[in-house]
Amino acid sequence: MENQEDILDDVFAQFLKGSRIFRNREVLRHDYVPENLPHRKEQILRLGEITAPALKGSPCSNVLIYGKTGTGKTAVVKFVLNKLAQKATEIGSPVKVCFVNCRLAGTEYRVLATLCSSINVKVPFTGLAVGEIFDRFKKHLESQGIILLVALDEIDALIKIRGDTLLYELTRINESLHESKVSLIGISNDLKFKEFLDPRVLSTLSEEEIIFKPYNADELQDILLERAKIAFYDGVLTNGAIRLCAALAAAEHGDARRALDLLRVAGEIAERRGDGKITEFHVREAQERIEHDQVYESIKSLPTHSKIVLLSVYLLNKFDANRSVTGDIYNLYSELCEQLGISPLTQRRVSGLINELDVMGLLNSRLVSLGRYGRTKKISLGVPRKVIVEVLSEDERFRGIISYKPKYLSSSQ
DNA sequence: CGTCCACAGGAATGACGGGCGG
DNA sequence: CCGCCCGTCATTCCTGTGGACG
Repeated sequence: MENQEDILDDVFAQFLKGSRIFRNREVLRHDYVPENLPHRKEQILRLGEITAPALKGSPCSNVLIYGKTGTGKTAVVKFVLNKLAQKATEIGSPVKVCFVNCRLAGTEYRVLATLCSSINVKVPFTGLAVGEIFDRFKKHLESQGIILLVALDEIDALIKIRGDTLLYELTRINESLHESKVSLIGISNDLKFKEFLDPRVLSTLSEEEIIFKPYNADELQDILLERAKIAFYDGVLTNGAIRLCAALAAAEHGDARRALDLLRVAGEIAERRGDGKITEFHVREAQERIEHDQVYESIKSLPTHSKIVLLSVYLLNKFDANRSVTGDIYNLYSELCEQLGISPLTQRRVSGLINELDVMGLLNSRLVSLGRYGRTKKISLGVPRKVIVEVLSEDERFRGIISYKPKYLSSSQ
């Protein structure tokens, strides 16, 4: 016990002493909006032109913004809206802006509640019908006579879960407003999400469209350099490290978030090791750790039966890799279920689970035909074995069974 | 050249649990 | 607060299929 406290004391002491690596770790978080957004000038200008009419009190076009994660959509929108709001107060223009993350809000109700609070309308956390909230929102909006710019971030998440009714109402709201106007800025990670939308909603919402392309390695490097100046003390970050971060993230959809994560974790690793500089070595370690953590988390959050399926594949690969096909996996899976005192699912369902694990990348499956001997799937692990052992041995139900020797393998053939 | 293996994977239906409207 | 409805997970039943074997 004292031992643990000692360790904790060390951690605190280390922390209080201050870092020799980080000057300001905050700027590497991906929700940080920097003063300067490299390689997004075009998009900033475009959005600026679209929203500028609001300053003169006229409504502006609705905009739909697309792009994969980590392409700077959220940062650009926040940046432009901030500037716009600033300018509006400066010249006394009746513009208000509101930024909502639809996925975090989760429900239509909470999105509307956020909109209400942005125009200083108090609504209860819960208890009112969605329609009621909407009416209040409309009433107060009308009485204030303003131009409201609403940014709906991760709008695809809301549509997929809740449907497009809220969006439909919002796109039509201007028809019943005279003194005020609402303009929408939709932000989506998913390029295909248009298909989920009612065509009427789509045409109203996408009067303008802005597309954000992934960053290439050079652009990522500029972004990293910009932040690194603030984040790290001078001379801490080597050129090689920054170049590697950019290259690795560029290979992965040009995701700036990934690049920033790599840089931050690399810094943390260097710090913990007591190294004075961040090098390629630390970046590679960081890459490994981020990947490991992602795999670890995805396995850990798996439902029990999927874990058992995964364990079956693991064991089968260990003992007899060329029998790692659906039928054998199902037999072993059933055997493990019996050992665990759990009733097994049907083969149909397990086949579905295998597919789910396949798309998650935890398994690799390949359809093979053995002619006279049927058609099946060859299945192998998509992740290091040690991660599976690591996760499953934390669950005491599985602890005794990880090194289980399958009965039926030794009995048949 | 047809057969038939060992599954794949679609469709319909049922069990369950949680949220929402009245 | 209760009943209803909806989404998710699972089962049942089913049709489809590439190719070695006889």
